[in-house]
Formats: sequence, C-alpha cells, structure tokens
Amino acid sequence: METARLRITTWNVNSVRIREEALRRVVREIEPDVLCLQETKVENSRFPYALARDLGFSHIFVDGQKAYHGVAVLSRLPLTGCAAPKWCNVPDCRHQVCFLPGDVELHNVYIPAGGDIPDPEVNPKFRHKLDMLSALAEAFACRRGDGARLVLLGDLNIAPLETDVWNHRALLDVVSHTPIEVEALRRLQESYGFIDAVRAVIPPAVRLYTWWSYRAQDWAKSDRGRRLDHIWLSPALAPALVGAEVHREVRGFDNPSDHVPVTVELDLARVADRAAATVVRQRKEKTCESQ
DNA sequence: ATGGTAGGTATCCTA
Repeated sequence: METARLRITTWNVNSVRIREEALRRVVREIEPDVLCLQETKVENSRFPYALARDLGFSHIFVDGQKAYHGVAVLSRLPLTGCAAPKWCNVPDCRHQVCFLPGDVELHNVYIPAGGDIPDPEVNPKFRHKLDMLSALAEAFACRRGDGARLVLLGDLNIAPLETDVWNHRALLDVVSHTPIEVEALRRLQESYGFIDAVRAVIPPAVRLYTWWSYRAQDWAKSDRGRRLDHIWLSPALAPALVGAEVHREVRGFDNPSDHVPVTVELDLARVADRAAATVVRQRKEKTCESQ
C-alpha cells in the first residue's frame, strides 16, 4: 500500500549558511520530508544548494535577500505552483506558497519581529507586523470555505497563549505577547478557520516554547522561552494530523539557532478524496475573482 | 531596572 505519511518541519534557522552542522543534525534526527526555513539571510544565488541536495532534498524553492529575512522550502517530494507573494508594498522575502503531492498547499511565513515598542503609531516595524497579519487575514478570508488542504507554518513572531511564554504578566507589554498582536494573530487564524496543529496535539495547559533568547546565561536553566513558531492546518486537512513535536533539544546543539524546529506528521489517507476538494476550491476562486 | 548575545555587513542594523 502506498504510504501517505508526510512529515513537515518549520525552523527559523537564523542564517542558513552558518547553520550547516545543526542543519545536518536536524535532518538526520527529525527526518522531515519537507523542511521550511525562515531567516535564511542569503540571496538566492548564494544559497547552499549543494548542502540541501546532499541532505536529500532534490526540490528546492528559495526566496532570499542579502542579510535579512529570507525563506526556503526544501523537499524530498516535488513542489509545484511555487510563488513568493509580497505584502504591504514591502519587498521583504517573507512568504512562499507551493503545492505538495496530494493537493497540499503549503504557506511558509516569516512575520516581522516588530521591533521593541508595541505601538504602531511610533514604531514602523510594529506597524508592519500588524499590517502583514491583517493583509494575510484578508486574503485567506476571501477563500474561506473553499475546502483547500492548507498548511500555514513559520515564524509568526507571536506567542498567543499564556502558556506560550515563561511569564504571561511580565510579557503583556513585550512585543510578541501584547494583546494587540495576539488579537491580530487570532484574526488571521479565524480568517480561514485554521487549526493550531501543535496545540491540537500538545494541550494548551502545557507550557511550550520554540524560542529562547541568545542573551540568557543558561537558556535551559532560566527557561525564559516563547512559542513563536507555529503550524496551522485548514479544516479540510486537520483530520490528517497524526502527530506534532517541538524539538527543544535542538536549542542545545553546538552553534544553535535561537529558534527550534517544529514538526507535524500528516496521514493524507485520512482525508477525503482530493478531487472533490479541488472542485469546491475552483468554484470558490471564481466567486472571489468576480467580486 | 538593566543589559545581556548572535548574524551579516562593513561600522551598525536586525532579531
């Protein structure tokens, strides 16, 4: 019988070029079929393609720029329909969309960190963060109910739950956990009815972090983390969810990123015939175009 | 309460 299991991992790698050893170990230990990276910090022409191919990823989709941001999808499976949308009239490389076999539409997203001051009137970086979230929400709201098999993942730079930060009260006015951001993230999630795959597996009552500052003397001992990296599924794909993991141990690797990988495992045999979903989606796309 | 580290780039920006 044909295997329908799919392991998809997201990781803010904080420079793909300096992370070769950690990248090799992550792929060896996690064995993702699809590895989505953020903060690659490299132009496409200088991306380490040979390393990616050596790790078994023969399908590589990059959208990078010099020094800042940058996203990449490394895949063992063919990628089709690749696009790198831009938002808010900003040329940053922060979003990729592509299709995996099984009609799975993958969105690799890197939301702006937002700077230090949580006020959009005085801080343009915070304004940009909120604007990109609302622009994405508007785009997905237009498609709501189209039955697509969506995965939206990446560094969303927001920790929405009280248990997603080491101290809820202390972080209420710290960018990444302010009520205005949490509300903006909630609106994006609700725009299409996305399911938080990680919290569907690991209960919200459990403290869970994906990022620890480089500035701590001992990140593991102080454990002042935040859950900034997420994997969401559309309602049509949610029944395929069979597992989710946060790879905390990766923060303890030599020369680590400050973020750790997050993985979901999907079993596409658990979702309905994709031909039916495709028909619904095409009908909905026509509706949106005519508006 | 403050400042702490890391990566890329080219001397300071971003996270």
